[in-house]
Amino acid sequence: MARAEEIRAAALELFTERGYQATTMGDIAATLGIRGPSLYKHVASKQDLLAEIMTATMNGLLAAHRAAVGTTDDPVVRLRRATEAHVRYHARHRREAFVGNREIRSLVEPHRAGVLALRAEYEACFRELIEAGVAAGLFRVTSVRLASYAILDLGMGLSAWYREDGELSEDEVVWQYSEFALGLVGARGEDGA
Amino acid sequence: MARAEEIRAAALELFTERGYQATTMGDIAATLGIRGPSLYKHVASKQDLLAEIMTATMNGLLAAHRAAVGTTDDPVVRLRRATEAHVRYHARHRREAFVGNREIRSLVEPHRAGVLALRAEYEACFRELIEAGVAAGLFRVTSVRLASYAILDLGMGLSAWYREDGELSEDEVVWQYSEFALGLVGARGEDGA
DNA sequence: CCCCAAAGCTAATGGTTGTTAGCCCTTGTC
DNA sequence: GACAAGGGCTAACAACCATTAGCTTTGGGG
Repeated sequence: MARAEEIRAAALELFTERGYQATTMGDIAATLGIRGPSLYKHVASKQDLLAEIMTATMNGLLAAHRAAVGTTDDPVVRLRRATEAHVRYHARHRREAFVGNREIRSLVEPHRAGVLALRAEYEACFRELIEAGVAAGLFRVTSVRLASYAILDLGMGLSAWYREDGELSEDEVVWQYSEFALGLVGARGEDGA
Repeated sequence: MARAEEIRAAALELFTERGYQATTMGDIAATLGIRGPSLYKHVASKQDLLAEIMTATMNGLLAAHRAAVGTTDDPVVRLRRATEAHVRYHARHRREAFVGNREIRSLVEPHRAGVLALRAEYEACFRELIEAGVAAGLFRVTSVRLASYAILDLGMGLSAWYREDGELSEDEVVWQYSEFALGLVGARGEDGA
């Protein structure tokens, strides 16, 4: 079933470039040198294609987050690791992340509710991370919500402009954005990790 | 010609909520209690509606920027003022900014090229602001480009989640984000303005 | 009172699109 | 060498949509 995977890849590329609504099944098929109706031998529908991309992306992001924060209890290190994972995921899966952020509106129920729930969970993780740091007296923020939005938005923006062959390497961006994040929350105990 | 303005307002609301492609002329008309074809007595086309919204928005943003940086030569104050203007504009015109950022793909030539040019100009302004601060030894950044993207992305993110009746006031967000921006570029001479 | 223009309506047009139906060729297997 | 299935194709369908054509209503100015 390699073909189904090729179709998903082609769809992802076109959804990223033109958007879901502006991409036709014929466009996706043409990328593989076949005709639109042939796609239905491999995938259920256009909507299904989007749903698979989006839920897989959100699950991947959450998994990366959990792996990142799972190894320590130090709030400063946890936020750094979480931001690194966040940024790295958005750089390494920029198309998925881009589509995942922009096409929630195009997702039809019940998939939309599911993806929104995953996203809310992810946002809550960051808020708790920051709250823990504030409670420990290690962070100084005016609004936990604002700081978490800011960090999360950096990743979303990244997925819009980042290119693998750009002038900035993945590691550079990851490092720099983690510094930004710690600066945003006024972290004191600079860890150096 | 109040009707044309009502139509633009209705279109803006729906473009924000559903996206350009997912909004039909019938939807826009229904908001005003009339039928789709009647819109053509007041506006040229759906595409024209989008083009007007987007160019007006970009021009407004640039104007706000120029007004903000025009009163001083101090790089620190200039960046603070520019960020304040950037954030305030995105908060106060969140729908326009949101559509302006997300629907560039839906804009057809030659309008698209025009809006992209304005946007590139706007981004260049921020880069120059930061470069000036670095040259003056007041900012310390690893990458000017990265820092400017980060600041700009904060505004875009803002336009996605900000609500006038939310828990954060416009002034709070403006102040906090300006602090973030100065932190991002490692500003030394905290001005206090 | 009449006229005309503004602004609405319905009907129709032309195009696009997701999806289904049904057909055919290839290929690997018994 | 038949056969079944995988995977492609064309044709057709049923919506939907932006836009145009052409008709009707309405209200203000002469």
